[in-house]
Amino acid sequence: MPSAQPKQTDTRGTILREAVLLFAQTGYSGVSMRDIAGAVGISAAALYHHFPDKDALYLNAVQYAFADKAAGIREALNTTGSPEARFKGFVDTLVRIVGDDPNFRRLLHRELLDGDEARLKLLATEIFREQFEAVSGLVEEIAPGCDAHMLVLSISGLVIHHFDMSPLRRYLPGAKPIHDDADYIVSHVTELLLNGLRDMPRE
Amino acid sequence: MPSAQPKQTDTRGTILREAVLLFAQTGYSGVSMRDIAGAVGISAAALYHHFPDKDALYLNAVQYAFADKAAGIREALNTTGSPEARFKGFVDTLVRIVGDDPNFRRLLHRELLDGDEARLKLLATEIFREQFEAVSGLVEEIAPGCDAHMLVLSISGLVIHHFDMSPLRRYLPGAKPIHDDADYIVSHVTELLLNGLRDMPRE
DNA sequence: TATAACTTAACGAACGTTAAGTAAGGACGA
DNA sequence: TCGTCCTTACTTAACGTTCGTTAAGTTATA
Repeated sequence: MPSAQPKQTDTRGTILREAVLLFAQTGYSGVSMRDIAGAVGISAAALYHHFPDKDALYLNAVQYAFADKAAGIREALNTTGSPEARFKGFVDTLVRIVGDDPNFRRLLHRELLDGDEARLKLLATEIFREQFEAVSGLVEEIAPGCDAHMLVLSISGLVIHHFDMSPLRRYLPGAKPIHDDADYIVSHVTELLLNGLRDMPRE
Repeated sequence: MPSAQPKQTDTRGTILREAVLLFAQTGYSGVSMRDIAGAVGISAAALYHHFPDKDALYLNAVQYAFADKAAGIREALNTTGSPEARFKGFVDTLVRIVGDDPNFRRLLHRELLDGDEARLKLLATEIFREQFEAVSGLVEEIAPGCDAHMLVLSISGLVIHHFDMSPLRRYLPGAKPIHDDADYIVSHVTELLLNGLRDMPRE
């Protein structure tokens, strides 16, 4: 029995993809098993043929959503060039990943708000650790002896926050359409990080 | 009938305070009317004597939680001294506010995730706008002609993200206890913003 | 013919909400 | 000062709905 061959209908994968969408949009307790079943096109009872309960389905959905985000970052860090160029490439990749897939960012925030310790530990050690270490090394190249741990968090915070605040931002003073543009965010963040507030370019 | 006199028992205030705690912890759909009533010590039906429905109670709780956060920031910005000193004072105040009251930060994120457009607009224009403009002015003093709108968002993102990631941070490489210290975060953020990545101090 | 992948129907519990009743306290005319 | 009346602030009990989950039966495939 060739078990590795792709199945004709990948119901389990469809369930996970639809669940990721729904959980990212309205959170664990905002989504019912019937909601997920309806999105997939099966009955709610059929979900229990693939996952033992709602908790297990949610956990699998979160891992499914986060699993394939690492490859892009690893690639961006492995290129050659000056540390500054590689740094800008990393920020660029991070902006693309966070900007192109709002569900990734939303699920991360929901996990930070509601995830229990075991889930957060798994997320940190299994999914973020490798990329975190790679960026730490790059930061140490640019600023030897600095507190790389804090700096990597600062960098990710700068990028993520601009997308987090996007629904609120438009109602705050000085908002312009270009502020939502990925390239503009990349430039702003890299300038700020490499030069600091004082050497920011004039508009 | 002296309607302005303080009531003996402030049930409505107690409801709002308990509701803020619960909504911040587990979100709108994670909290039932019976949960809130139980925390207050009254029956669930009694809640409807003070608020027409769950939605109105939630909205009132969010406004109640955000209303009194503005005074501290305004004070920090109105002091005299060099722009750099006032800037550090602002970051310090922001770190205190976000660090001392986790519910404020959690509710903000839940609103960013789940709030509808009307609520977000109200939040931006009624609660954040004044402080946002004041910080914009300060940033323009330090870096004339810069994109103050983006910079203010970057500053708040730097501060908030360090607290957001605190449950995950401890499992990432290079984590130290001091990284949770408010003073350390203030120093890190101000150094990074004023000098950029390259001039960060050695450990 | 056995197994995987479903279905419909139903369970008990919890949900938001409402109806109806009650205890406390001040206002007010006699 | 008394009795009554109205309002406020609750109570218990229940409503219809939705929830996560399970039981039992059906269909297709190998």
